[in-house]
Amino acid sequence: MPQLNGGGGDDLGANDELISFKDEGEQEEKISENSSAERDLADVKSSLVNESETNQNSSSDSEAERRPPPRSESFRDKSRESLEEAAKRQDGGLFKGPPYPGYPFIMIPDLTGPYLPNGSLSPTARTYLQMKWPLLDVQAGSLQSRQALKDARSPSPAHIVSNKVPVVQHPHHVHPLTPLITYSNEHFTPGNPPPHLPADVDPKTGIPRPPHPPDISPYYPLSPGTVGQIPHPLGWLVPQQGQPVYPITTGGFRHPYPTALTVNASMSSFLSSRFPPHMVPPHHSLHTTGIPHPAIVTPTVKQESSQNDVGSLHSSKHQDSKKEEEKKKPHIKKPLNAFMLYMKEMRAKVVAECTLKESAAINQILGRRWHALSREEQAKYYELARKERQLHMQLYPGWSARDNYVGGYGKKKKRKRDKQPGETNEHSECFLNPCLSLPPITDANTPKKCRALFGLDRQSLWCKPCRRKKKCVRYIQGEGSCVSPPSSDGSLLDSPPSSPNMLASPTRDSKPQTEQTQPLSLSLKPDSLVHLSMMPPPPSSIVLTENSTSKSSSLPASTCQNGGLDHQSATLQQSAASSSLLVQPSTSSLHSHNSLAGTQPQPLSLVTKSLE
DNA sequence: ATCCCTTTGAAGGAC
DNA sequence: GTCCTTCAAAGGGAT
Repeated sequence: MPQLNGGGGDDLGANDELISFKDEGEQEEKISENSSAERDLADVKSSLVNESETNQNSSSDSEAERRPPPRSESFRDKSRESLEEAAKRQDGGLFKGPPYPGYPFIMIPDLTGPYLPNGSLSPTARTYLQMKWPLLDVQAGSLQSRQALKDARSPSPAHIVSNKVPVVQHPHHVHPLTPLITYSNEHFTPGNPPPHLPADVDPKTGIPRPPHPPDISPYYPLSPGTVGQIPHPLGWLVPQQGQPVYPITTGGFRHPYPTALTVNASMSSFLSSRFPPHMVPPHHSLHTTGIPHPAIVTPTVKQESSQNDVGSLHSSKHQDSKKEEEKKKPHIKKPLNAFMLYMKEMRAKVVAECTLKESAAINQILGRRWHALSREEQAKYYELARKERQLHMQLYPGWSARDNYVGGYGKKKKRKRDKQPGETNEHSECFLNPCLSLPPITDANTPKKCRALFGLDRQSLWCKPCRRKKKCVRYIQGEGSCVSPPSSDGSLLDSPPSSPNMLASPTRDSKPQTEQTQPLSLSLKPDSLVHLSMMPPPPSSIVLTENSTSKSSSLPASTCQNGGLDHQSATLQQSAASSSLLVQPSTSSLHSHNSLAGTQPQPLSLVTKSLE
């Protein structure tokens, strides 16, 4: 939540974003250009500051630095390599292009509706509608337009506006955990059922889903009456903005959490059983849609009730039943964070645009996209996430994230925990992601400065200070500095400033990346670090081709419009991740791909070509 | 059937 | 305050 904290923490998220954007290769020149944008974002985030969170200030710097390193310690090289490579390839396809083809995160409220007269969805408007976030919601007083829009989108959305319990929204009791932004994905993703269909169909089950208006989230069901009881966290959507708490009238207003604001009986029982009465949110107007709370996983809910009855009949097993109840406590899931919300929305889109289906690969793409998002765009997700948390907190006052820890519910077993302290790939990890709050690139025992990392014969890869025989920024990255990958001219771009402010440069806000800049994306994520270590001074751009990697050859690189740049990153990252070359960056191993070939069957080859 | 992977962010606990 | 760990979603892949 630091991103949304007020005061000093107001720019926490920005700080985090700073790193992100820095990672994306923002150049310092852009900083000044985007200073205004920063202020805008600051304003936005200031507006996001919630009274309830004012006491939760924390340092954004620490937040950014505390970010745990990627858990990629376990080297299931095979699958991982293919995954990364595939992701990068796909990502390349997604990322490439004039600024970002298929990547229009334009958050313009398309109040007129993105649908073409024939009912089809405008390709460009599609993305807009995906962002039917509350922030972009129809302005107050335009209820009619909303209605019209909604009518155009949903075959039967009237029930929502009519303040009736949206039972029809889940005729098949589809779990409300349907994406928070289900509407966007389900309705606007290429390949979705035609709009004329009465309801979209679950791709898995084939069960028709009730239409979900794009600006409606199925999260946190509360009855309309409950809405009035609980200050809607998204009250800012309500026309009556400006109030500390925006009471949501039960009539006429179609807030973004329509179905969400319906607490069914089962949920009520859950809450009653889970929390003390005083903790259970008011649900006097629970409806009986049977729609469980989206944040509650209720695999055993029905069984619970039935078994509870049985247990009551068998007092001898009362304690056992109690234990069972304990075990069957409703699993209230954590509220989704901003990135999760973003993923939910964009996943289907990415999947549709790529042939990749593996979530891990998709998530990698989404992660990069997330970093590429403008600050305003990210702010929207932060905002929504904050609202989610707020609502979640109101719904489950006694809930704690700890409840979901292993043992709390038992649904998940303890994840494979990271390697033991001694067997970590810290070298690799640190090297691949020096901006993380990890120890210096190397162990304190074996500090690897540029000189040691790349050797004298690759001074072009050295950071500027090193070349100037100054203090190695890479070596001191553990102190907050990060090294910049080589710039297009073969020199290292100016090292990112240590000051977060210097990093607070929106990427594409004012200066969308071009094909020329994108290849040089200064992502400080592993791939780019690999660039740094492996790439010779690139001319203007580098296209990495893969010679004969079985995995890569099997992957449909053609599915990506960009088989080059991100592919390059992908293969490089793959190489880095799969091999221990970078783990122990001996100069010889980092010198050439020939050495790579020694450990790996010629995974890569660099081909430089001019974009012109 | 279960876990892993992969991403970022939030939260909690340990120190 | 910092660091570490877990969980949230997702679904193919591995075990």
